[in-house]
Amino acid sequence: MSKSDRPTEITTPTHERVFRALRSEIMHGEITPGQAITIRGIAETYGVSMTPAREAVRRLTAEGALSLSKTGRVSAPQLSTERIEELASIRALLEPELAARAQPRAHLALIERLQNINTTIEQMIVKKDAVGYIRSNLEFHRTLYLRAQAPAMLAMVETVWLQLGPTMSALYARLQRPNAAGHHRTAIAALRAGDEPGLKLAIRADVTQGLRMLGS
Amino acid sequence: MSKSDRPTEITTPTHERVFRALRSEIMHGEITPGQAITIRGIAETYGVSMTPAREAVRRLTAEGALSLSKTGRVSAPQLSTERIEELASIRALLEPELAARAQPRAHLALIERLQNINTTIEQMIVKKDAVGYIRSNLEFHRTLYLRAQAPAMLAMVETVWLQLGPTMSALYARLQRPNAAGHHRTAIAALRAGDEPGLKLAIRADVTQGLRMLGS
DNA sequence: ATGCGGATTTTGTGATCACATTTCCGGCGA
DNA sequence: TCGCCGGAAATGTGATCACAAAATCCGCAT
Repeated sequence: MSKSDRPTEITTPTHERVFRALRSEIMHGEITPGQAITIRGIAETYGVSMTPAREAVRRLTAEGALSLSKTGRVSAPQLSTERIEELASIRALLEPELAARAQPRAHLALIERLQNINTTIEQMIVKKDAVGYIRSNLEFHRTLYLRAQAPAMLAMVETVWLQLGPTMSALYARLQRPNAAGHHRTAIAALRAGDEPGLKLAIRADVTQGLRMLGS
Repeated sequence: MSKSDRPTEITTPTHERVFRALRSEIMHGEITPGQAITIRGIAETYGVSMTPAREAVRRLTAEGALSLSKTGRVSAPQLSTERIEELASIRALLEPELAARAQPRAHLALIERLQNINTTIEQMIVKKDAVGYIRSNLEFHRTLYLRAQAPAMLAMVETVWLQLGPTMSALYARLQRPNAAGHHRTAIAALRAGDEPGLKLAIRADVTQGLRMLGS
């Protein structure tokens, strides 16, 4: 079979599958800060051998999603207050830029989709579903930023989200009423009006809001 | 031996050693864009087995320092013009902030060290030593930013440097006279004068300068 | 009860192997 | 001369094993 050769179905490697699954769990706050992770545990959970589990852990630690103790033990990171503020600063620097770049390309269908996602966010808030809230909140931001056509910048921001994942879930758990939906509405209005400064401000406010109740 | 137990000398793992060595090579432009990398080749070069070599490669790819083809082949990335501009934008966003944060903590000894490094940079320029130029240029920035006490932000910037490494060396090779030393002098002067806006501007100009001659 | 010491289990690490696929290269035919 | 084909070499992938260090657990003495 040489001529009608189909492009040889590519099977995503095992370590890639494990990596994506773990990454999603961490980013969406399904892992508690400080929670111990073992390579053999991952391997058993996903029914694979140690090798791909180890590679997934390596990639995650390279992204700062997992932290290693001096002895090589793996765990979800426990972020210090300073670290959290720093990561929030990075978000505050990058995300308004991404939003501004997305603005000229944001057509009506996108804005409607953002509104739908925002409705979901509000539902998650009343349901007090922390994981669902984080997931849909990130989906809101990602949907907007994807229009920026800036994959490297988006990847960088996602890395920050990843590092904040476990902490965010623990943080929002004690959070009575996140105002994200409000900031999102402001952002959508600015998006509609073509108001770039307003959009950047709304995104910045949304990003740094979770930081404020940190002093409690 | 229970009481006088020394803290059990920790030996840095093999995969860590290989990772650091490779990372340094890539960041400093000792790898050509598109250059093929093989796991077995790395293993042989460093006299280790495939396992730690693979883990080092995984971490590097997670940082964007290496790129994988669909078939899993590893190579140094060939960045598109858009990607380069994007990475420069990230630098332009983060590095002025790092400089501004470092400013209040920058004492005289630091400024002198920066001047020394800048002298080295000028020597590298006249010697047309691309790798040496990149290395000392990054050392200049890192020395300044270390004072910012913002490890997460610095790590993020270093990731960008890493991604730009191979391209930078190929780029500066055809570059007649980098003006980095000049921008650095301006930055040092602003640092001395406590002129934060001037410092941020100088850093931004320095960071985006390499971008301009990209249209050639 | 409580702290301590040693045995036991757990865990990360590195090496090796087998396998499937891809890539490379040399030769053959149009 | 150019293109194609087939085998050989190279490469990534996943599994398994042995080993050392660390963490845990259990019983004992105070």
